[in-house]
Amino acid sequence: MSISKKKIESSVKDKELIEIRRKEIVNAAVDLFVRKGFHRTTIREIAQKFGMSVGTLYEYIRTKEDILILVCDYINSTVRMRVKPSVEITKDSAQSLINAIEIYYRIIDELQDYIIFLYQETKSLSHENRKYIFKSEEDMTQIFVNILKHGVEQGSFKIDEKNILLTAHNIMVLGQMWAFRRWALRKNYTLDRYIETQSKSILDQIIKH
Amino acid sequence: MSISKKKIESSVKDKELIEIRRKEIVNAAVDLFVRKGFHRTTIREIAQKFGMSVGTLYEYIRTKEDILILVCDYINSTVRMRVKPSVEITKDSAQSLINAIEIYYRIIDELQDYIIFLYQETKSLSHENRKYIFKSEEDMTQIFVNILKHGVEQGSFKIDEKNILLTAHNIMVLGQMWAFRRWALRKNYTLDRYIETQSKSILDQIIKH
DNA sequence: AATGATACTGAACAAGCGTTCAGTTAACTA
DNA sequence: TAGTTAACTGAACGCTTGTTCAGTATCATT
Repeated sequence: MSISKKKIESSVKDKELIEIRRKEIVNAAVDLFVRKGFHRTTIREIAQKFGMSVGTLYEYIRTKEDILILVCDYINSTVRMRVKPSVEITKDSAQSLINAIEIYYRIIDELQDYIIFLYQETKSLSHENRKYIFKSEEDMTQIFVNILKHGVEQGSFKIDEKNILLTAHNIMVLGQMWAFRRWALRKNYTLDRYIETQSKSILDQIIKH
Repeated sequence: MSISKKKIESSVKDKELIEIRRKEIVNAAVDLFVRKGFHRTTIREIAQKFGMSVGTLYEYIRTKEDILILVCDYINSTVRMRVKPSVEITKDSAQSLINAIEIYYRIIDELQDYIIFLYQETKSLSHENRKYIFKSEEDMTQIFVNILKHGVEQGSFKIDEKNILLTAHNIMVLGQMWAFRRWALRKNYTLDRYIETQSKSILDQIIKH
């Protein structure tokens, strides 16, 4: 589920302790990163916030970017872990899709600051680490691809095979748009209305009449 | 059109020279910012790239953030100035919309690095300056709102009055998605195909049958 | 030619940053 | 209880950065 365990080295031997401390680090860092951005947040602030010395912090990571990896990874798996178990593919494909959209969009609303953070700070990662974040996003996309495919096989949806992936991306981006365009959308729409309208127009496109 | 003239102070008297030098600054900074990000780019690099000393640079701006404002403003007006004159509202509303979408999406493709930059670095601006960027984006949205409204009045489109704005946002975000999801989309779609498919599904939603 | 204003220069400054490491504390082992 | 290892501390290091300012060059005006 998480990439961090294997990738990031630590000078501490006790594996369990590493887990505990890294959770503390991530908890402290997420807040600061989201509020102030990665570059404006200092190691000292993070250390102070989770109540340990700078030296100790460096026993569990190698560089500041390691913390960014941990945080991005944490945000991604939080979203995924909350969406995946709630989504179910039932016989009624249209209803399955409506449900999945609603679940995903509500989580985005809840974690909107985190979503925006991912959009803005992914580029601060090295090329290799960025690929992991993209990979994680592709996993999410796959959830919607599966629902769409199932609906097509079942005869409820009518989507050109080649456009299934694109439709899945559209669904996700229109959800994330609720986060990164809130400055415009909040003035005119409620979340409920937003979900309803967007689901409807997505469904309209793909439903077999 | 541009916010920079009024807002940013300079110690140089010659207004014309300010224009010239600021264009040089923007030209140098845009490249560096887009490639390395705002925080990783230094004043020294910018000065060196446009061939002047750090001291001179500071005769035309007050802080580093001023350069970011100039650059964001430049990118925004570039996009707007290239879209606006090309868009025309004809009798055939559907065709007008298709044309506008194509123009906008092609410019996004061309300036994709710039679009992504705006997504990522807007947050580095102060609250007040960020509002200007949002304002500029709302102006762009208005272009599509107008086309949609015209189509509704004319009887070609069928959109709930309350959803016109949302539809305009959808059109824009689905275009920008081509830039910020290129890691996923480029593998599977060409720009031509992308434009065609997205226009079609947008039109399908709103066209009166 | 002298004066003054304007534009330019880049070394110097001060502050902040990520990172390290010599030393302390705590816990376990023999 | 002495000794060894593991975890922790935070002052210190070295580097980078945005910004300034004392001084230079250029040029129009008298």
